[in-house]
Amino acid sequence: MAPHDDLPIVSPRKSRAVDVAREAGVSTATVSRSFNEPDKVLPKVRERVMEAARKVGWLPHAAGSALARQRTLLVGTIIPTLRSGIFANFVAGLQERLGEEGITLLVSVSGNDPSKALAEARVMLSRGAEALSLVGQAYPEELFDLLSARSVPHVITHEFCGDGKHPSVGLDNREAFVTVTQHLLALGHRKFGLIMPDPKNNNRVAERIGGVLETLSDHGIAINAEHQITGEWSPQMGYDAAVGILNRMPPTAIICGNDQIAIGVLAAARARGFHVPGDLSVTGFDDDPVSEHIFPSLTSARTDNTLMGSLAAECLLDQLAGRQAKSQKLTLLFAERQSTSRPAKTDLNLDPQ
Amino acid sequence: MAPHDDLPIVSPRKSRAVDVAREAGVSTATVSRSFNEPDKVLPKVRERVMEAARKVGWLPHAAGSALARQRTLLVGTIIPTLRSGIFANFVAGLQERLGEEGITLLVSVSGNDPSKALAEARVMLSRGAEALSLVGQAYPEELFDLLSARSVPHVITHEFCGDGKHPSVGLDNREAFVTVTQHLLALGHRKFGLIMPDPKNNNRVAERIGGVLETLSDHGIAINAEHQITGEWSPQMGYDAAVGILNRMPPTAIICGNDQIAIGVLAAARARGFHVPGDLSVTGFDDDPVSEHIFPSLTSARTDNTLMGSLAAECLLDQLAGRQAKSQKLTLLFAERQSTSRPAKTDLNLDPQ
DNA sequence: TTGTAGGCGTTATCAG
DNA sequence: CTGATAACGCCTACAA
Repeated sequence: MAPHDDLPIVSPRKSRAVDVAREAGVSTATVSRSFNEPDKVLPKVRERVMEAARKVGWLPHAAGSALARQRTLLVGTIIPTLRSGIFANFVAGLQERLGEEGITLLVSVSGNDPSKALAEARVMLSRGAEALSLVGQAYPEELFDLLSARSVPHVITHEFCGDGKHPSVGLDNREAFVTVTQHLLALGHRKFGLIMPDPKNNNRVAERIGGVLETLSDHGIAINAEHQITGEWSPQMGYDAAVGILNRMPPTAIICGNDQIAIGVLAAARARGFHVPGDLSVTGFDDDPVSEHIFPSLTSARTDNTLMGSLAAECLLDQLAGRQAKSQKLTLLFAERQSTSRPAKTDLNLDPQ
Repeated sequence: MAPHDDLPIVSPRKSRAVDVAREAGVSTATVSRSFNEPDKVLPKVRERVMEAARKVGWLPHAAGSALARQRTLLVGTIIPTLRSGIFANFVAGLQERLGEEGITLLVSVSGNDPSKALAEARVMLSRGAEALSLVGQAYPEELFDLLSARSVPHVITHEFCGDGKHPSVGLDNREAFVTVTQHLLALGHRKFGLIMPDPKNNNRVAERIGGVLETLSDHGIAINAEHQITGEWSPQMGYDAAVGILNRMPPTAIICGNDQIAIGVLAAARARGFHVPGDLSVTGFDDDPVSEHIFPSLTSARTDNTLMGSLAAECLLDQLAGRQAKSQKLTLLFAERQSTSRPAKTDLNLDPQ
């Protein structure tokens, strides 16, 4: 007999329920019950099982469990990006609430590409996701076909859909930017610039832009084409866009799609010698935690994204439990700060240079 | 015979490989091969299988597959929070790289609580995660026992561990803050404030603080206890801390644990009539995208967190493939901006009020 | 209260 | 190249 040939040399086969059962002198049924329905097992026996499980280092294997139970306790979310506080907070809220119910969240990123989103949805369903949370509803019809064919509960977020076609949790994007626009109109502004993220494949941004333009149009105001810029957003993009806008016939107010863009705009204004808010009012969106502390502090508006996440979780949990899904329209929190004021020269738009 | 009783009323049983097989007139083995080893199936047959799969709306079920294949294609990451660009970018980089290999990432959040982290690790192993990515190494020994007992590949991130106890991908946190401190020393500062996140359960922050204090100590400088503040960070926390620090015997430079804190400090300086950098130099960390565009722009330093994510993924993939894990020390990108300069009055610290 | 045994959906092996 | 069949690990009737 070779020395040590009764010792496992490498990677001893992972233990299974049957190993625990043997160790504890019970059946696998009792092992399973000890973990899943503790009350149905004699305390003394349960103790023995737990001890045995610890000893052999056993953890129940979710794949086997999922198969037998026909339940994965998995929920998926598809978001455009994680690189934005909006979605990071949303996912955090979603995960926190689902975690309380023992559900694991699958996160995937689509980059606003509808076909990527469809592919990710397939992966999630294949992994057994029992429900899906989707940002907006701009997806191939096939995605929703997939969901309804399997009757997979889902919720649309970051957008409140009044039509009730899908359960949704979010704000009214149009209304939000109507509010921002009206704030500036009320201050007396009549000449506007608009810098927004790319509305392509992003209905939420399209709605926001629509809200601004329509509100202005109601007041007989149109935005000069050169004063209306969209693109991949960043502070730098905001800076560049603003430099262009301020170059000739500058407006007295620039509405920005988010705070990052707006901070770039503030920098551009400074560089070009425009005083904010004296010469130029600027609004952001999303109310980044820093926006209150920069100079000038930034007028912005936001919705509670963590709350949106937990409400979306609640909505999915309701559906999974066979309850009615509740759609929720989130309120807008508007913060007026230093970056907006009455325009210095109400009707004239003189180049301050 | 009741009407329609041949029509499925609700939730027709989800289709399985056998349904596809029947529809295509082949065996389940061929269905499986068509999806997993297409080359081993006659193109014509494969076509038929794919068409049948589409027709019955079949997606392979990962749980069954995992059981049979003994492979879940799941990897887990445990991070302190998603509410920080650092970790959001890291996770994005990790996910992007793993996704290329068909691996799904499980994300969970521990809030810097070691026991929560241990619990999350258990969940992930139970779900069949084949490898784990962990932030730092401040975890109960039990966690690492768990991993080594099952020989689960893992990587430590956001910290470079020279000891080689675990594969790691990250920056040298001590060195990073030595760099920042030396920048200020070189400018002529001799009196410092320090505002950092809570170092409790966070060895990375502890290292950073150590780097600052040690470097100063090497120059015979100590930080007044009242000028040294830690806590749950936010711009507001930075503001409050700075107000306290500037109140009496203010330093000429304040080193901040991150840009969010630093932006609060800039606001406090402004409120108290301190000119930055004339009266006070301020440094941040992480180099938030807005830090370059605010006023005054913020001297900061960072590492590429997306890169760290993809390198961590690479490290895990190497181990999963039986290759040697490569630890990587990331470089620090230092950006000197407007918020730091020589102190106005080199040796005197006069209250500017 | 506990044990027995069949089945969850897929894949790997081996024979044809 | 394709098919039959035995796992994979667990749970849950049902029986004892």
